[in-house]
Formats: sequence, C-alpha cells, structure tokens
Amino acid sequence: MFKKVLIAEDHEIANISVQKTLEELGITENKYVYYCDHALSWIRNALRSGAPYELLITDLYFEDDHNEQQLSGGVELIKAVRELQPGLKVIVFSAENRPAIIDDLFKTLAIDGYVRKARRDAQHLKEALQAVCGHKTYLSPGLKQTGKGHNSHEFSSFDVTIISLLSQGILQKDIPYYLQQKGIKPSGLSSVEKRLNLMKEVLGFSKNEQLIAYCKDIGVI
Amino acid sequence: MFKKVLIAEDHEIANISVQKTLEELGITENKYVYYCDHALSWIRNALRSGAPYELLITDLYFEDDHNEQQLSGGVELIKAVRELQPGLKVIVFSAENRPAIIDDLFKTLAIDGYVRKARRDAQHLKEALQAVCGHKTYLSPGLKQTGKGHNSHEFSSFDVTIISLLSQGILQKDIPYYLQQKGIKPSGLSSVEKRLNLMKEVLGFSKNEQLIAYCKDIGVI
DNA sequence: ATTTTCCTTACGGGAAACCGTAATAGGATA
DNA sequence: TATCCTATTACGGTTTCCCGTAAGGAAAAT
Repeated sequence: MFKKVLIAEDHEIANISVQKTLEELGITENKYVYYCDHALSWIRNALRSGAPYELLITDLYFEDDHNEQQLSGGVELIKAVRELQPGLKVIVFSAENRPAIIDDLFKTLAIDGYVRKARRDAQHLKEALQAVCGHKTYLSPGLKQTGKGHNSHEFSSFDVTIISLLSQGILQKDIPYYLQQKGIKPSGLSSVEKRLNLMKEVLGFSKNEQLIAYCKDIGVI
Repeated sequence: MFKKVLIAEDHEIANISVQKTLEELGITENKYVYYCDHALSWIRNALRSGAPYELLITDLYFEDDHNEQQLSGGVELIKAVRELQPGLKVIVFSAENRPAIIDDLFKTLAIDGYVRKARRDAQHLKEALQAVCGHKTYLSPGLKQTGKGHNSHEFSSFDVTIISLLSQGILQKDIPYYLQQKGIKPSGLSSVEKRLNLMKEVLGFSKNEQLIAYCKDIGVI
C-alpha cells in the first residue's frame, strides 16, 4: 500500500473524511492541503528533498476565495504535476458525473483512478487505493466509460465549436463568418448544417435545443 | 448544547465528517442515516419512545439507488418532519448555493440553519450548532446577499415547462398543444413567445439555444 | 492529362421562428 | 349593465432555419 500521499481538497468536511479513510488503511504519512498551489509546492519540495509523494488525491473544482491562486483547479494541478513528476499516481475525487469530462481525465491526463462523491464514496475510495496501488486503474461503479452505445456520438472539435457558438447565441447563418475568423477549414453554411444534421440524426434529435441540452448534460460544452 | 441529533446524509464521506465534528463538540447520542425514509422513521420512533431528537441535520439532494424511497429529498423530509414534530430544530447541510432556493428553505420550511458545503464547512457547521442551540438562525457566510444581480431571472414553473419542452425537441409552434394537455392556463403560442422573449431580454440573450445552455448551467432543467 | 471520387460550397423553395399589431376574453369598478 | 383594464390569443410580414439538389474544387486513381 502507499505510504506517502498528498490530498488536495478544499472542502473541510471532505478533507477530514479522506484523512480518516486513509488512516484506516494504515497510510499515515500524509499531507492535506486546501489549495492547488499548495499541493504543487508540496510535491515540488518533496521531490527535491528526495522523498517524493507516491500518490495525489485531488478534487476537480476548487472555490475561489481571497487567496489568489495560479492553478484554477484539479485539471491544471494534474497538468503541472505531470511535468514535474510524471510517474506520480493520481486519483481524482470529485462530484463530477459527466462521462465526457471523466473520460477526458483518463485519456488526456492519464489519471489512475476516479472516485465520484456519491453514496458509497468512502468505500469506493478504499477500493481505488487498492487498485491503483496494484498499478491498475479504477473508476467508480455506475460511471460507464463513454462506450458509445447505438445512439451516441464522438464529438469532434469542429462539432464542439459549432455547438458552442450556437449556445452563445450566434445565428446559424453567421457561423461561417466566425469559423473563417478562427481559420477553421470547412466554413460553409452547408457544412455547418450538414454536421448539425449528422449529430442530431445519430442522437435521434430534431432540434438544436435538444442538442444543446444533451451536450450540457454530458459536459462537452 | 444538543445531546440527541439525527443526521441524514447519503454521501459516506460527508457523513463520516459530520459525525466526527459533532463528537468534537461533545454530542455523542447521534444517529447517522443514508436515506430520508430512514430519517423519518427514526424521528417517529424516538418521538413515540418519549426521547425525541433535538436536532436534524440533513442534506437537500439524495441520489436514487436500488432502494425505493418515499421521500425524494431533504425538502420533503423536512415537510414530513414538520407535521410530526414541529418543534424539531433543522439545519440543512448542502452544496446548494442558489440564494432563491436557500431563502425558500427559511421562509417556507422555517429551517433554523443553512451550512453550505464549501471551504470552511466543518467550522461553519460548528458555528451553526452553537447558534441554533441558542435559538438563533444561522446562514453560511458568503450567502447573505439575496439581491438578484442586474441580469438574473426567477424562473416560474411555466418558464421551466416551456424550456423543458424545447429541450426535448418539441417545436415551438406545437407547445400550445402540450400546455393544453397538461391544463396549464396560458397556452397560446403568443404567450409562449412573450414569455420566452421576456426571459431572453432579462438575461441578455437572443436565441433559445442560449437560454437552454444557461438553464442547464444553473440547474433549473 | 483525364476521369473518378469525395468533400465543400452555392442556390432555392418551403417550414418554422421572430416580432409588431390588432382583436378578443375575463375580471374589476362604478 | 356599461366601461375600463389587463391578459391572452390571433394574424401578417419578415427573417432565419431546414433540406434537397446541383455546382465547384482538390486529391487520388487510371
């Protein structure tokens, strides 16, 4: 089992329980911080002193307060950690439940475990620690990886751009202009329409409003 | 200080910490439950046995699982409790931060304290316990301004119905039919358009897609 | 170089949304 | 009852969206 673990979690209540949970597993050499910047400092200092951390447990979203922070949240913290200590194991512990976002954590940031704050989260956290310690990955039960069912769609960056513009109130007929501004290659109105139609057809939708709601739900925008 | 307290909180991690926090204040005769229905049962039984609870600490939102529940969440639990034991003190402990909803708890359900799950929540919970014990009300710091910003909008159930229908792909021109089905009073297409225009004007939006995205963000649909 | 193929763009007719205005209904007041 | 006031509904013109078809253009294949 791990011996030296760093926990980044801004909620005091959650922080206390993670602490207690780790102690129950015999993990005692821990540091608990409430800010992302502090987490990075401790990782950097531990690395310099020759006794690096073995595991980082972090939340995704940290609330702003009077203390100005460089790192805005868990994603930026993990990115910074990856440059500093690429081998550090990372478990994300958050209430986020949108598959697209969680999936992206595994793919882009190569995290080792994701535990969702939910009914049995303390138990799940223990299971995650066991799994990650054995160099396996862990995902909370009930969170299916975006295994694309019959009606799901892999959103390209082009798709996301179009949907974002729509959700910002840009008229569909004006989207080509914005695409040209950004130098995005297919910029014709027909291409935009074609892509929107494809997305809606795959997902069984008929209106843009449905598409926006769906994308908000799964977290692609 | 209180002696007999009931805690209803589905997240194991949060539940553990509340437990520890109460123990630090010397409150030892507590019961911790993970479902609203269980909470109501324990309150009812304690009342019958002549040793009623003095305080209920409850979350607002409970996640559904395989156990079918009568009470859907904290609001329904508090309503049921009010009929059973009107004098019971109630502290709500939730991540909810929308002033309109929190205000409604104090006004409609006459709760005694609201502690938001945030950075210093364990400390705030202790403060709330002190305050409510002294028959005062408590509200987490940083939530005191109920003044709605210049561009915000209080969504009526009519608004939510319209927006829900749109997000389900119903054509705007077909919404009157659905409103009549449900027996909702203003059902004309012009009334729908008027209401949509009002919402968009207040929020500074121009398209329905923006409105859908906004409502998803703030959680009204 | 020519043809084929695929992708992008352009065009046009019909449906829906948008927006201002007018007609109607229901309730309150006198 | 008559009148006023408000809210709801109905209507028409314009814009935007929707969708099928056709034209243009680049890359690959022959």
